[in-house]
Amino acid sequence: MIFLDGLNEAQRKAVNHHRGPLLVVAGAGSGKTRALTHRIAHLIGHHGIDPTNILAVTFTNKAAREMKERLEVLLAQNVSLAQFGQPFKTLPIIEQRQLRNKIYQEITKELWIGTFHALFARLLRFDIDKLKDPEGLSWTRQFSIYDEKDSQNLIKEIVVQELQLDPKRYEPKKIRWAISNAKNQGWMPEQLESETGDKRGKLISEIYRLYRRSLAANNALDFDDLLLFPVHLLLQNEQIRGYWHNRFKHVLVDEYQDTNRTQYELIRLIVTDGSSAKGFKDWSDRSIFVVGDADQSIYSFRAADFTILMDFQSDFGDKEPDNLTSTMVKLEENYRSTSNILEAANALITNNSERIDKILKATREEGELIHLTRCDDEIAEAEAVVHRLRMLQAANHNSGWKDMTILYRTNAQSRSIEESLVRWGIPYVVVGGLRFYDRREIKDILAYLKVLINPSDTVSLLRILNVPKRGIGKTTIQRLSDAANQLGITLWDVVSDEEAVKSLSGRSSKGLIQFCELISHLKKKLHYVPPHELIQNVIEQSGYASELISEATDESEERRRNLQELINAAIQHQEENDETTLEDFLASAALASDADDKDTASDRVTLMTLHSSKGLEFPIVCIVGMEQGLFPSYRSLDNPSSLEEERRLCYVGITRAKERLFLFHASERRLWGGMREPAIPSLFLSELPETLLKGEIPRTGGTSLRKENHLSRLTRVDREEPRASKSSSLPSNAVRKLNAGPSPGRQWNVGDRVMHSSFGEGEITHTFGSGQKISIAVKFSGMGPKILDPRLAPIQPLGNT
DNA sequence: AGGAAGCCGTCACTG
DNA sequence: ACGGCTTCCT
Repeated sequence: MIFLDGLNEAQRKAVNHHRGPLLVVAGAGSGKTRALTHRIAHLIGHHGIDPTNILAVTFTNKAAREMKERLEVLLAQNVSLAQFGQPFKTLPIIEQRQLRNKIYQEITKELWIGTFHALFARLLRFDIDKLKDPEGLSWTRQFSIYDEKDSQNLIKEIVVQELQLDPKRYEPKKIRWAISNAKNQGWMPEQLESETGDKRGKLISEIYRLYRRSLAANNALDFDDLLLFPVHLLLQNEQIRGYWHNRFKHVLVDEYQDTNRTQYELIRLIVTDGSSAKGFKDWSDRSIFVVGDADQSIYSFRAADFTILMDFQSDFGDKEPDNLTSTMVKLEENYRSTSNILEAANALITNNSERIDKILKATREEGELIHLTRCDDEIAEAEAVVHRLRMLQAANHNSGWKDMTILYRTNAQSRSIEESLVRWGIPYVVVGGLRFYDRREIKDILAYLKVLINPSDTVSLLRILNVPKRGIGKTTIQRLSDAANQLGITLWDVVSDEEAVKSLSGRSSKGLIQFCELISHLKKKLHYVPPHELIQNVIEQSGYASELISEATDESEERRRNLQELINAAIQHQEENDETTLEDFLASAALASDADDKDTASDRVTLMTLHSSKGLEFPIVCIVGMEQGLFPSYRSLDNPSSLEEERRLCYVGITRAKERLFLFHASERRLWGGMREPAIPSLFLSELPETLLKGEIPRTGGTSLRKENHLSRLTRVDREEPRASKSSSLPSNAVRKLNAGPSPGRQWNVGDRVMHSSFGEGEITHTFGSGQKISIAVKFSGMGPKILDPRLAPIQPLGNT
């Protein structure tokens, strides 16, 4: 059976799993994607499961695409061997193509593989009109999906227009964030109100209530609704729930450690048909198969909860010890990284307390040591990274730019690095900046399409009413909106009524009537013209194209190219999903992430956040900004569980590396345009075994402070070639031992005075944590309190006053 | 009605 | 230092 070929024992056990619950604890680089893909192929090819009975949840759209791709290859290989008795690759090209197409038509096309958001947006397209809302709100199947910006605009309108509050005091962004949190907990406005007692909380609940009404009036959903609405629908409608329960008999979830309660509910409702997970026993024709690694849970900020993973067995299993039930498989062999890299990652993560015990075993050679570089500031750091990459590229012809990645904690850090890359003419790509679908011209054209499908979508209508210019100004729009509000009808109802338009706006009525003609003309084409052609029509007939042409600037040229790219995207979407609709295309545009459409083929260095790097691997990985307050983030310094999440993030970063790992930190950094701030090496650096490190290892503690600063200035940026590694400037272990680690017997108490090498004298105002891992807050004169790790900070006790 | 100029906040991670 | 937004001017 080819689906089991080349797998290790644990992987084989996972792939062979047929019915019932199974948790696959899969460490970094242990072949979990392989296990998932092979299992789906095995279900279909071996157990004869109908592809329509499978639901597979991936973490990104890109992962979904790749999984389908791999599945096609696997299944084609299987058919090829069975029918023709030879490997797929040896078939004539034409037969290869025919076979691939057959597999697509009969199998992969039928599979529901995608992110939670994409899959459940699709489910809602079937049944959203049957949703019973407690307030009697309703939506139709033509609903729009609002991105974060659209949602914030809606909230801003509520704050300013309806409540007449100051949007600076009540920032739409923060309110949206609070509402999003509530939705992720599964709370409606009433529940949010009862959870938060204070005045502001009450107001936010009220805005939440108005925001929901506003979304309904626009026939629109935000990202959170895409998960929350299906939960309500499945809870309240037995018939619909029964349908999806019977349809999806085999459910697979990747990155299970990063699911939140709402997502868990969706899975539970489908798998158990509404009964409790513990109470569900009939596994005769179904399975739930989840894959994850608690050590890689890095999304608590959007309510991900890895205890869902930790509880999986007691939840879906029967609480027997595992060797009796076989509801867990551990993949512990790492095929990705050298053993040095792996050992460092293992050492780091043992500092966390909340874990499933798991040791990642190396299968590869020792490899190079991990290289540490200390730099003066963020500019020197950028130069040092770029220098390092240039050396690697020059020294090793096997390393192209595409083998290298630079990872950082925050997006803002990319700027200085980009400047250096540009200066040295190194090709690079930034993942996670401005999404393609967030560009102004793209959003404009998509807004036209949304209005065509969903005339209630006032946010989109307002966006395009005067784009391109039609002489419809602010006052006209205000008048029309007021009329719509007073009459309780949509803006479109007013705009499309010629009489109303004429009476309300003498001067701009011409432009408005022209606009309505355009829309009704395009609407006629909606159902018999393919999406890409309709997009083309919108671009041309709206006058958007001619406006860009007459502008004739570099910028307008760029916009035209982007619009062409949009047409291409629609064509591609059609090719990949036949029988697709414009609604489908718009949904995929709304749910696309920046990482999804980056081409990985071209030879460029990749820049991204540590979060975005999840699931990827690179031969050469550089992590920059390894400093207290930056990574780990300052928000985590006084919160043990956040600090553990930061550590997991670091673990994720380290385990992306296959061959070489380079860590950088600066001794001074300019933070958000303000003044330069001295920076202290990251706690995580001190948690890596020194035997695995080379380069300038930050020595910590108070005693040899002056000497250290002197030394670091002399050896600031390492300009050695990689091959000169044997002569690295590793300080003697004796010295490091003396200075690093907990100072035995040293107590830090509130009220103690300390001397800091850069900040001068200060007083401890708070202590956090206990035992060896403590942080202290120190008030120095002339600045706010500083949170420091006494093991790392260059401080000396002065005794208390 | 529409453009230009200055102003202000912003920097956590994301589908 | 950046871009989006307000405000002012025509």
